[in-house]
Amino acid sequence: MNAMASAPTAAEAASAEAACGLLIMRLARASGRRLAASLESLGMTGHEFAVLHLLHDSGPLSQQQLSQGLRIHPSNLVGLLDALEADGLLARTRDPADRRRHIVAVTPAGLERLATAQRAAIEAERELLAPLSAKERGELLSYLRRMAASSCGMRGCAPKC
Amino acid sequence: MNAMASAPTAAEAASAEAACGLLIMRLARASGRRLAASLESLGMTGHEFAVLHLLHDSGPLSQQQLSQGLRIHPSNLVGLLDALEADGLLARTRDPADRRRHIVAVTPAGLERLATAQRAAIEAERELLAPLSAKERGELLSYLRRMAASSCGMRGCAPKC
DNA sequence: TCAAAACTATTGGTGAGTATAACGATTTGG
DNA sequence: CCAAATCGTTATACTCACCAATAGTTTTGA
Repeated sequence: MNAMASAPTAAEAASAEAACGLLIMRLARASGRRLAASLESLGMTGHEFAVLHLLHDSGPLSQQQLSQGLRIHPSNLVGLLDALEADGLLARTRDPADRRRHIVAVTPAGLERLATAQRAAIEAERELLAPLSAKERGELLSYLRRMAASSCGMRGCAPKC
Repeated sequence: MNAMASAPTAAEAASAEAACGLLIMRLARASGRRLAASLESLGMTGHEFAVLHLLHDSGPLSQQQLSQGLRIHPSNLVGLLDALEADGLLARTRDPADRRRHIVAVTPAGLERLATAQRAAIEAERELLAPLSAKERGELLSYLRRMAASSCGMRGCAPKC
């Protein structure tokens, strides 16, 4: 089937190894669909959920910090925050220390919506993680966290990742 | 900080659990960037690589089979195959049994390019998997495969996934 | 002190990627 | 033989990520 001498072995190895990145990308799309479907009934997008999620974990942040924390381009963040602010889920206030900055903080109403959205997100994730045992889920989470910290973590990422 | 009685516990649980899907989606973007960068020098996109990869694994397929195997919309597959066919990397022939179908098969030139691209993909993936030991990589691959088979596998996916 | 440079958020425009709808060509079933 | 279903194709619209440019603010340096 193949006249080349070196191609077959490389191809076989690649079929086993190089599938990991493609698998992750496929799972991400499937996961994103499910999450979006779960959040749709709440009138919330995945990005909006991620914003509230990070703000709840890290406390009030500037838009720049949000931007690099979520890997969302600053220009896209503007409309995102506009929508959330219009719904009263978060508030933008000028930083008194540096009036160029906006301090973005979740409102009590935003916390309520976040809790509801997190229940929906867990439900969506339950199906994704269904084939794994509790122990395996823990290991998977550990692996993914280490990969994310190394590959696109908050520090030490030489290029723009 | 919080006047609600039920929200805090749900929020804490979600912070631990619901992070998995978001992590996968973030890693997918980082992985996609690296893969695209590695394939760019070959003049190949990630989708084109996935097409050759699947065709090499599964043998000749119809465009519909390719479409649901790769989760690429049929209308988007057309231009993708056009480009690959123009480069002589694959061939479309009418299925004699059903002349509506196109049978898509990789050419020898396509196999060569696939082997080259797979080496590039492995190189791109090396950084992604760097923080994991060999044993952990095997476990991760097993987990991802099972999740993909269950969540967006080739069979038994009730809705359109 | 004051002008120049740097930083923050915002706007508008462009391109890639994805989804929907409609259309010929072909097959299938009544 | 004709209506319905299927496969690939085309055209189109929509979302999202990125780049360049702008206004307001702060910092820097002569």
